[in-house]
Amino acid sequence: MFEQTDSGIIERRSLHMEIVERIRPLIVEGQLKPGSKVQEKELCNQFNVSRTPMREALKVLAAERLVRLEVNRGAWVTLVTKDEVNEVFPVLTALEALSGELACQHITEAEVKRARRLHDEMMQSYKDRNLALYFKINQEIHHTILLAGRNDTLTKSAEALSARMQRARYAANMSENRWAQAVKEHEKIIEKLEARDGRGLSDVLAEHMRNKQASVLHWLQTN
Amino acid sequence: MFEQTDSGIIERRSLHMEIVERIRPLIVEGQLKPGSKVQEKELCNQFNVSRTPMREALKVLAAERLVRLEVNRGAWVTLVTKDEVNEVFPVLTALEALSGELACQHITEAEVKRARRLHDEMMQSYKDRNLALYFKINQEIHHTILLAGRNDTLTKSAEALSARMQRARYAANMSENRWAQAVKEHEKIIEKLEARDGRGLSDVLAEHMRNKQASVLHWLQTN
DNA sequence: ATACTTAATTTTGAATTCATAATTAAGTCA
DNA sequence: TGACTTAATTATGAATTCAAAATTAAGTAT
Repeated sequence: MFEQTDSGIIERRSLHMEIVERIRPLIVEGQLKPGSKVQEKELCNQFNVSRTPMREALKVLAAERLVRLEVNRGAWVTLVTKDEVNEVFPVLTALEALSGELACQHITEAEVKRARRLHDEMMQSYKDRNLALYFKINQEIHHTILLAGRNDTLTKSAEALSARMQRARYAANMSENRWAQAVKEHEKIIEKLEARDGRGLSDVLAEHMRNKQASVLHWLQTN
Repeated sequence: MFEQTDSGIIERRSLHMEIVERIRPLIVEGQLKPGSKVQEKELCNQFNVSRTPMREALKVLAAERLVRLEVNRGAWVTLVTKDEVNEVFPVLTALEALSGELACQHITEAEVKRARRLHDEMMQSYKDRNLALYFKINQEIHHTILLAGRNDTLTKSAEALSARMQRARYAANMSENRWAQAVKEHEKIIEKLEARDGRGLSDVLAEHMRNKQASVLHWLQTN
């Protein structure tokens, strides 16, 4: 029940936040399907908590737009719609671009090396055609760049929006062409990062996100 | 208890969201002071609700970072610190810049006219040295530009961050120089908007936000 | 069968209750 | 007086309860 935060302060965690952090991945990773009803009682039994903290958690998840609450009708996992993709991606693109700028200002040599190592691992998973692993490492790279920006508000904002988009499990259907393109973009990303070229990284990340948006949209329309 | 949303759908509102929307302005407008304890019971009496929806509301406000929850110790109105200003403003700047781009793509003639009218009213309040009114209209202008961007995610994200910064009631102490500078910036903002110059508006808004950041920081250090 | 009522069941929203932690007040001793 | 204990009070977290709404099931008529 205790945890060390970045700042070294020991903080006890409340039950509702524990629940938020256990349900969130269920939604993001698709165990709770977009559009499906969130069975309050069932989740209470599953997590062995009463309805009070569960309902508090659902309210927080609703604020994050991962679930939608309807009065007297309960909670539903939100859908990823075309309109939502076209709304969220431009914002996420702006935030990723900013993270590129900031990362180049603050990143340490050790962090660059870590990013390079992740990048190389990702390239291996590409050669192995291991899409699931590719996507996992991909996210770690983006997370590393966000962290290097030394701006917690930015990291949290970007990852909240990213979580909303991840529910579109389009990865499983990414075309061979798009995958090859994304890999090329990532080659440029790591290159600009190693050169500490803030503006360059920002531009490449923005382009990368715009292509990702198009890819997700295409996937949505064929599913 | 019923309300029309943009989409025309009638939705009943839950008690906890009613409370969120009544407490939020109390925090943003400073009736609940930064750093002060949120007296749960007192607010329950004031709003005549039980602790359950009140506590749900506080959890949502904590997700928005307007209050901070400490386990077994309750809720506090968050402080506006130097570090927080330096974190939030760069993100808000990126979002405002994006809203400038998008606004110029989507704004209608009627909306431009409304923005111009607000601008002229704001200039009058400047001449009248009516700082409170100036700030109120100022916000309406920024809100108008955000709305014109036709991106609800962007509007909500930007206004959530803006709310966090507004708690620094620095307006009351804005220097005469900064005020004059801000007015000049706003002349350019309306000019670029009327010209539908997306890139230009984006740049001016970003510059405006950077100056605002400096101004808020200066105020923080002298208070 | 299908649409329409009405009753039973389940789910939800919110108040209340209860155990525990934190805070305050009162007492004790140097 | 002032630091330290201990007891009383208050506030908090979470489970439970209860009323109302929604859903499902059952029955009725066409």
